[in-house]
Amino acid sequence: MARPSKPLISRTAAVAAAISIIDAEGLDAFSLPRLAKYLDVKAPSLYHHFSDKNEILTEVARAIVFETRIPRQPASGDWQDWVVAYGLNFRDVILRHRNAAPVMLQFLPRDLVTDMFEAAADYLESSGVPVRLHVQILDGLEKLTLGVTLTEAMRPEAKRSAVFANVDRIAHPVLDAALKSNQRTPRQLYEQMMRSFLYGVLHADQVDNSI
Amino acid sequence: MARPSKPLISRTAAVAAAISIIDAEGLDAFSLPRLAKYLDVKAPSLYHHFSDKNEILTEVARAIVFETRIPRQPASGDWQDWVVAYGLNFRDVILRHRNAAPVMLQFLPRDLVTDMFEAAADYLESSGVPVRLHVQILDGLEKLTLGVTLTEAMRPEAKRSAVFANVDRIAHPVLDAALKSNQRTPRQLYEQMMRSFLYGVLHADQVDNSI
DNA sequence: ATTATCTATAGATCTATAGATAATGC
DNA sequence: ATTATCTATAGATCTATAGATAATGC
Repeated sequence: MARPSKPLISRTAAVAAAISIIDAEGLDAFSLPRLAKYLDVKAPSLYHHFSDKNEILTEVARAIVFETRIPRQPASGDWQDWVVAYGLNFRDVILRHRNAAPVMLQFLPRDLVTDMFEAAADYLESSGVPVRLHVQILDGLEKLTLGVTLTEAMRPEAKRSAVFANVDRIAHPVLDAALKSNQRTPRQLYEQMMRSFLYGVLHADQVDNSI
Repeated sequence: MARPSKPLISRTAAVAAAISIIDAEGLDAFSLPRLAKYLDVKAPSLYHHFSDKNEILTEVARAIVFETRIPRQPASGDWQDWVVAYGLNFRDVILRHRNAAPVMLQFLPRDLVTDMFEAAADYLESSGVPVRLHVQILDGLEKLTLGVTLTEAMRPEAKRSAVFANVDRIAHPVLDAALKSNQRTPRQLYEQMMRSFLYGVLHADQVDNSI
C-alpha cells in the first residue's frame, strides 16, 4: 500500500482504540499487533506515531484523566462540595475504564497531575482555605481518590456491589453484623470517606491553632 | 538428575525467591525461568508445586501481607492509635516491596482480607466503637491504606521524598507556596490523613445521632 | 506406586528495526 | 525530499505440557 492519500493512523484515534481494546478485552489483550488490527493497519506503522508501547500507555492514562468533568466552581459556595464532586467524577471515570487501573497506576504523567493541583490550590485559596492546609487536602484528595478507586476497580465482577467479599455468617459473625448495619453503597462510602477526611483536616487545624 | 533425595523446591522458598526477584529486578523480570534459575532448578519443575504462574503471584501477595506486624491491642487504650499503627505498619511493608505493588492490587486474596477484618471488627466492638461505624472505618482503613500506599509505591525513585513532583515555582506559584508551608513527610501526611478520617467518621456520627 | 526432578519442545506471543514503496508537497 | 504506510524478520521471550528417569516409601 505504501503511503496512503490520507493518513490511516492518528495519535488520538490510536489512543481511543487502545482504550476500547483495554475496556473490552482487558489489559493483557492489548498489544501492538492487536491495536494495529483494530485500526486496520500493520503493527510497525504504529512506530511512526509513537516511539514505543509505553508512550501509548502514557497517552491512555492521560486521555482517561481528561475524561473527568471538572465541576463548576461555585462562586460563593462550599468548596468541600466541589472537592467531593470532583472526586466522585474521577471515581466514575476510573470505574468506567477499570481494566486500565494498573495503567493509571504506572503511567499517569506526574506533570499532568501537578497542573491540575495548581488549579485546585488556586481555587482553595480563593475559597479562603488556609494555605497551610492545601498540601494535606490535595495530597489526600489525590491518594484517597486514586487509591480507593483503583482498589475498587480491581474487584472481580461478581462482587462489585458488596462492600466486603466472602463474608461468612459463621466464620465472621462480627463483620457480618457490621455489614448488616451498613446502609451505604461503595460510592456513598467513598463520598462519606472524603467528607469525613475534609472535616477532620479542618478540625485538627483548629485544635492546633487554638493552642 | 531425576528425583533428588531431598526436594529442591518448597512452596515457601519459591515464594520468598519470587519476592526477592521482584524486589531486586522488578516485576517485569519475574518469570518462571528466572525463578527457576534463582532456585537452581529448571522451570518445568515449578509446576510440580504450583498450578500456574498466577498461583505463585497470589502467594507472593499473601506473604507480603503477612509481613505486617499487628500492633498489640492496648487493653484500655485508644483504638484509634491501634488503627493508625496498623496502617503505618502495612504502609511500611508495601513500600519495602514496592515493585510488587501491582501484584498486591491484582492478586491479594479477598478471603485473607476478610479474615483480618473480622479480627479488627472484633477489636473495635470490644473498644466500644458503635457497630454502625465498623464498615465505614474498616472499608476506609483498607482502601485508604492500600490505595494511598500503592500510589506512593509507584513513584519513581528520584521523587520519593517530595510530596508532589515537578512543581515549578513559575508555573505553579500557588502550589509552590502550599508546599513551602507544609512540614510533613509523606509518612506523616499519611498518618495525619488516617487520624483526620477517623476523627471525621466519629464526628459525623455524633451529628447524625443528635438530630 | 508415588514423588520430584529433568529434557525437549510445542506453540504462541511480542517488541522493535531495516528497508522497500508510493503518495505528497515543495 | 519527506511522509506514512508496508513486508519481512531478528531476536527474545514466555507458559505450559509430554514423557523419561531415578529416588523414596509402602
